[in-house]
Amino acid sequence: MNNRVEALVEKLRAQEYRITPQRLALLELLVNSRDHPSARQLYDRLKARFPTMSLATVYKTLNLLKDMGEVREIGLSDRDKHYDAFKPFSHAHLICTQCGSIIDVDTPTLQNQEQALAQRFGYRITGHRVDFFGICPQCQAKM
Amino acid sequence: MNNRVEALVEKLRAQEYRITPQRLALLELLVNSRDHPSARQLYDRLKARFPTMSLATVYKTLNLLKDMGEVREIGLSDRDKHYDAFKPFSHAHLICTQCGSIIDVDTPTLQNQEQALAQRFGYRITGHRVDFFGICPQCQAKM
DNA sequence: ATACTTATGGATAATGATTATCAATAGAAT
DNA sequence: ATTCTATTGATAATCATTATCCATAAGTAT
Repeated sequence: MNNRVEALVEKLRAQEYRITPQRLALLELLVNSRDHPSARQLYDRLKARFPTMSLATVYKTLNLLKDMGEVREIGLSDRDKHYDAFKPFSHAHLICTQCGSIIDVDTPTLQNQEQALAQRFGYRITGHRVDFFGICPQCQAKM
Repeated sequence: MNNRVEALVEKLRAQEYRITPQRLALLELLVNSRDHPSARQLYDRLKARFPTMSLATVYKTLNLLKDMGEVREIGLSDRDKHYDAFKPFSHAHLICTQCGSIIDVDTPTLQNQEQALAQRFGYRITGHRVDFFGICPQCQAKM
């Protein structure tokens, strides 16, 4: 069905990870979520189909994908972490500090910046993140 | 002594906040720390001068300064939060994902980006953050 | 299919950072 | 010095995330 899901399944298989129904469901949910859900949100949505599912399972697979570089954590305002399954991670986020909603936005790439930093500080750069903070129109209206 | 510390004290006074020895010490420490310490690190450094100081006090003042927009949280790799007392917050961070060290770096301003986003999405933009992730030379050497 | 090996799931306890609570104390202003 | 009340310090509570451990199921070979 979904190309990205298949690619993830392949990658997992290639590394001897097993494809369980729970994992597959999480992959599909992640890939099809445009709102950057948190672990708990994913868990809540999954419980409908897998009533016995454990929150720990969500975390385990999420961390697995994170280590494989297929998912990115977004540290929004506070509290819990949210996840972004898009690839490549070239887009920035516009985050409402009131309600926590997240919009994907395009920004000019900072690729050349990365190269400059690698050169100057000797770092091996693995990525970057750009977040804009503000108040969305809906929350502005409530004030 | 320090201009920035005085300015913070003034600002606190203007808002009817009290200047206690603990607060003053924390302000000075914050302003003079170039390594973006965490709440616990600040607490540890303060304990020498204030053996009875509580970790809660550090958090309370830190949150106060954050709400006043004088301190910024940096969500680095994982675990705890670190704090940046520089102003204005125009600089980006170069974060080592192995050891957690943070370097301040200059990047071209994204001011025009902010305007474009405000226009396009109706957000009232309050700020942005740019973080580069990588592995520092020291940690590379250990691998 | 069957058997075998071992990663994974589920339940739950543990961890650790941050926040809330509250009585005692100490700024600040008169 | 007195009064008012924000702040401190100690500690309990909260909450997200991680660790533990055993039963089970995925994958593979027979």
